Amino acid sequence: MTADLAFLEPLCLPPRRFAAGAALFRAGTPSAGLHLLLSGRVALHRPLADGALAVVHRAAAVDTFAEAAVFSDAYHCDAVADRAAVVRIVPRAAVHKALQTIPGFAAAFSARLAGQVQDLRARAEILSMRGAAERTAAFLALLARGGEVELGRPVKHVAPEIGLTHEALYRALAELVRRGRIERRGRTGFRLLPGDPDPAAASPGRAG
Amino acid sequence: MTADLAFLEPLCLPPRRFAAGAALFRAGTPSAGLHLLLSGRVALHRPLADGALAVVHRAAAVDTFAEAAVFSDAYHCDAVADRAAVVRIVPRAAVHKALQTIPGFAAAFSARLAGQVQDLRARAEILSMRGAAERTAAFLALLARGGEVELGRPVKHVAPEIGLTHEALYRALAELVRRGRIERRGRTGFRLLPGDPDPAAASPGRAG
DNA sequence: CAGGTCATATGATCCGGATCATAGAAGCCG
DNA sequence: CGGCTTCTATGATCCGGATCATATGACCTG
Repeated sequence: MTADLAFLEPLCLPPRRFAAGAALFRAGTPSAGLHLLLSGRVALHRPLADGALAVVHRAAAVDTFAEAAVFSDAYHCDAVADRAAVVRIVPRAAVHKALQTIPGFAAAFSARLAGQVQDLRARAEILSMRGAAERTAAFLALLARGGEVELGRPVKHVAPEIGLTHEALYRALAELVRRGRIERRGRTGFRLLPGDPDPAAASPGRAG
Repeated sequence: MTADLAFLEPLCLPPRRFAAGAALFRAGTPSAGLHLLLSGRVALHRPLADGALAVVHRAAAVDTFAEAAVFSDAYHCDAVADRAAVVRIVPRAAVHKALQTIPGFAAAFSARLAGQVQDLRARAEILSMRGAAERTAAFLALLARGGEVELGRPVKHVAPEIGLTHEALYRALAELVRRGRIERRGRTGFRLLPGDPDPAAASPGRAG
């Protein structure tokens, strides 16, 4: 996951800093290339017809994002810094050249994209589930590492990502606690309880 | 989009035929590699907790699918032939080798994956929309080529892909016709009408 | 052609989540 | 500390889509 980032180091443009809330780029703008997030957090989203925002992706340091922009002339969504962020750009031409010249880069880059495809499929699967509690449980199961989940941000913020209002999400979490499916760990932490008395539960995993 | 397919020709295993309804592979099975669909149609889906199926991807000849399986030891979803299909497999090792040795293949393969990422993001965006009519209109806009959409399959079948029941989809289409947003073109064809008297419309495009 | 199956509608009812409202708790800042 | 904003939480109401039911049309098949 970090091996390919080392490949990119020499190809990068100088680091750029963005304050929290600042836009890195906007949809429709000519695409510069692959983005390397060195610190902070960035959200990619698209404005919906009703004025709401569809969160398309979230990147946390250290990670890359806007991979798709490498093959596109313009960005297709907005990128905004959730927190103050430091970003380096790998120009499109450099990525294309690296794909053909740096051994192992193509495989690493493709693997990264394939991972995104699987994540997005898992997310689409969650979004097509009926029932707020099921969607919520599936989402937590997706993020869980060893039965533990730490959101690292207000519960409220994840509601739009699973197609719920924050009220519905609060209620769904309360219901899951009541049903003995999860335990709360502080404000943004959860523990998944394996004992499922009701069979109406499933972990979506990564689809691919 | 077909250039990379030519690269793959010599690497393929012999063609295999599948009858309509037959399973090409199942989730959990060890992954063989990239699949090349020469004719017919294949659906990738995952079973949901309630017994329903989440359609994860659809491939129509000529196309590749299961790209992600190249980087994974096991399949993460089921593949079933919608119609009788002819498929050739490119073994995982061959794909990895091609990524490093065949000039242009890495870029083509990555571009294909990047396109899937954009499609999936657009789909996630649609699924997070409120309102059956909006979702339906956005879906049609996504498929439209020059204002025309030809589903090529029963309307009923697309309902699960946008998180609706077929009844809700029929009603949504009827409402869109009533509102003058679309025209029907035969049984599975539609024409998008640009004149939007109400501003509650948007075309999602491809997010990325 | 007759009979069966599936797609296309549309009506009636019910329910889950959106929406609106309220309120306490937690963090933040002058 | 006191005042402000944001998050968390829950109650009340409403509405859109799920669900159930029904009917016609299209298509396939013997």
